[in-house]
Amino acid sequence: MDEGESSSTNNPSRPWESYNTVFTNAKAGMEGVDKEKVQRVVYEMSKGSKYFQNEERKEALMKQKIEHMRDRCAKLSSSDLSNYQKVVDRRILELEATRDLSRVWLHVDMDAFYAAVETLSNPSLKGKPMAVGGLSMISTANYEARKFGVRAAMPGFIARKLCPDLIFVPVDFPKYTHYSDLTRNVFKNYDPNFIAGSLDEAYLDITEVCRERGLSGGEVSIAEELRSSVHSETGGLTCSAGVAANRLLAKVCSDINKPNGQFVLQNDRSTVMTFISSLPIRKIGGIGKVTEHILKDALEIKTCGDMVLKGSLLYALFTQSSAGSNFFLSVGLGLGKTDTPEVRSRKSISSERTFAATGDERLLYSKLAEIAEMLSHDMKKEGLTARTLTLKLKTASFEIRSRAVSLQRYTCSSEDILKHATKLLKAELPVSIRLIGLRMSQFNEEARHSDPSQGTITKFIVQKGSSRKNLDDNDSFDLDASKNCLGNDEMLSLSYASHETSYDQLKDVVEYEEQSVTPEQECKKEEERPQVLEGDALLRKHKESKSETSAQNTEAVSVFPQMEPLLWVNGYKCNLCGIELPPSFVEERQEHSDFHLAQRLQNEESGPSSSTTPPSKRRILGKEKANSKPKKQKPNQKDGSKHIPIHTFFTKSNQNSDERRNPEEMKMALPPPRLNLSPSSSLGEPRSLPSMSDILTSSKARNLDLKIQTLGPFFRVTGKNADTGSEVGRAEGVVRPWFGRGLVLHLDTIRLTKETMVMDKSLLGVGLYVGAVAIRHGYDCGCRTAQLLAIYDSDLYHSKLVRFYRRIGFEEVKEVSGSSIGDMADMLVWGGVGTRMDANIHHLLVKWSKVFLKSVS
DNA sequence: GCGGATCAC
DNA sequence: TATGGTGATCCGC
Repeated sequence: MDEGESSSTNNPSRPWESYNTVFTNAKAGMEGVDKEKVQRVVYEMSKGSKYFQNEERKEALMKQKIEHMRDRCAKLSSSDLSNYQKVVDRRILELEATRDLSRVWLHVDMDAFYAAVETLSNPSLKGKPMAVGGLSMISTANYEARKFGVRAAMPGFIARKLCPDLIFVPVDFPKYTHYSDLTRNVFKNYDPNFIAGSLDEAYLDITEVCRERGLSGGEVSIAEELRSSVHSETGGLTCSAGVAANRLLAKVCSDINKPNGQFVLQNDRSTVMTFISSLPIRKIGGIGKVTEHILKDALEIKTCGDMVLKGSLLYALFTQSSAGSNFFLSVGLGLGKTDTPEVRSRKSISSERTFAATGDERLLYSKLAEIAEMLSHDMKKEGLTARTLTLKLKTASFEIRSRAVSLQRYTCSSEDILKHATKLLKAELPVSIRLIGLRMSQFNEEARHSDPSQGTITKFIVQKGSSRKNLDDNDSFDLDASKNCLGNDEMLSLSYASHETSYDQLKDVVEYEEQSVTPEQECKKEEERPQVLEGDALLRKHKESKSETSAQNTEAVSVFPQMEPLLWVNGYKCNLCGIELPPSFVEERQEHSDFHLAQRLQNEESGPSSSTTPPSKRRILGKEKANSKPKKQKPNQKDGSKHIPIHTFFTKSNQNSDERRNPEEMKMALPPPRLNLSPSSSLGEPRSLPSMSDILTSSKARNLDLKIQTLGPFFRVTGKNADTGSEVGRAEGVVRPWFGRGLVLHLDTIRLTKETMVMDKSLLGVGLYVGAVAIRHGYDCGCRTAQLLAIYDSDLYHSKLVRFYRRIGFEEVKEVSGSSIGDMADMLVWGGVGTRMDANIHHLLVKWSKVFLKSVS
């Protein structure tokens, strides 16, 4: 068939050749296209863009996958393979026994459907290159446009470059649905139970029709008749058809003589086997770009026949489940589904939108609200209620993230959806985002009505219920989060109580709030775990639950909290004024929080929420709440804790509470507060040094979740993979005076997990980030020098370690070998031998500034 | 149950 | 200047 795309021949003078897009694989209408030109244009228009960079990232991941597969492949012994071959042989027999050549399936696929419909309703478009879609994305292109290389899923601005005369027509789904219905009316005549794949394609079991028409060869005329009927019923739309013994083959066949053509594959085993064995794997539905590459580049499987020939490899390397070796093997044998179409009900419903990337939280919340509204609307229309909510985000760098919660109750209300979605989103901020999506799954099957067009009693009830609820919303029943943080939230508390992961994520984000709790935060916290309500909070709840029934709720609903709570962004930066205060500056933070509170109170003397408690009281309340969870022993002020290993300090969740601190150590280690502490991110200090926020923000972009915890002079930096949550690196140390040099940052060896060590590149990355947080912390504490000991275990590892630290800016000071008296002191301090390395903290930050500042801008 | 990936249209 | 929306499934935790 078609030649394989030049598989990653990296020719530096022709860089576009390695940018593999989906736009050049052979599709109908692409014959005679100057593929190299297309490739070059696409590359030129794309290179350097965020999208492009993401494609490169994905490409690298794929390569890695392929390498991994190759490695595993190379490790297989011949006896392994011959064992697997026995399994495969048996499996082939089993599969062969299921072969069913008694059915006749027809797959029909409309030609350039949207474009054809548009041409039908506007004949002046006939013969001209045209695409349905916009400058950002094309849904379908007609065949005139395809001659230029314009294709579905290609961004419009690239298409226009390829074909300057291209006419763009906006999508019009109602119109396509109308024409789709016309085609389906035809399909019904041949198979009343046909399976509609999408608006423009369907599978028909035409076995009975064939039988009625008698004899063989009937398929050809049936397909012709059907296509001609579609043509006349729709007023001129053409389609292509494939006929074969099963759906998988029929689908492949319909593509063979596209457009306006058909292909019939005889229903006998040898014809099928001949056909399938030379078929490129990519033609099979379910085998996409990635699978194709893995099979081709790692296992040299190019055709479906190869899947059988290399069956033992596939069985050794893939899981035996449906998507794995079993699937491949059955494909290789030309098997496919022949059964009667089971009516599959949907399993999820979703809504998502792309917009200009932004990090503006208000904007993001308002987008979120719109999407929640759309989703809720769709659910009500379909009569669905569900209990799992998934938030989908696409970052400005095109990374896709999803976060889910399962609720205790089924819902379809936009308020419920938004409330939980807001929490999920909040936990991700700050981040720059270009797409937000919401999906609901885990439907309430009992409430689901079987036929949407019918309208059953359950549907009626659900819709009634939901619409009545909408009315209620405007009166009193369902309070919006912005109006009343307490809301009606039993479900919420249960939900988060039973899903610790979600709760933990939330908790992490507000980790350092607990020292300085504003009324809004109390409110927020109550929302997270209302079960710990006590004292004032309980009173407030009582009061507000009463007012729920009053008519105070007449304003338009809004998702925004009326006042921004005081948050330490990244645990470090005040979200109100941008000043950075390390978590260890407990009193300063309290003061700072009080300052904002006072300011706020001044600004709104007449405000309704003046039920604020005095600062001292708030502080106590905050602590009680904080402590009530781990249920640990209370203050016990100075318990003479002389020698507690550093690790034990970090196992508690509230290291920052005053009670746990050793006041003496604090005094010793902490410098006097520098209140001009790096307003670097706002004004003041020249923008030469990366602030803590710069570092943390930059690390987020690299999918790294960094945290710093402090306990008096001790600190710990942890780096987690933001996706998996697994720890990839950490650094611990202490800020201490050092023989006449003032304060130094004493860094224990930075530790990286094995997982991280595997990839040398990211080793530097993760190590750098973890180190940078520690260094910046030292800077904030007034240290001028950072010092560490590259521990000596083995030659190889030690030299690697020294090289690593040198690369990030440390210099060797001396070898601590235990051979001198001076070494003894060091050995006592560090507990081992190795290479002492120092760095000037300011120099380090200057040196690193490019790394951390560029990704922010 | 959750999150990332892959796939199809 | 600029690369979609909806739904499904699978794998590995």
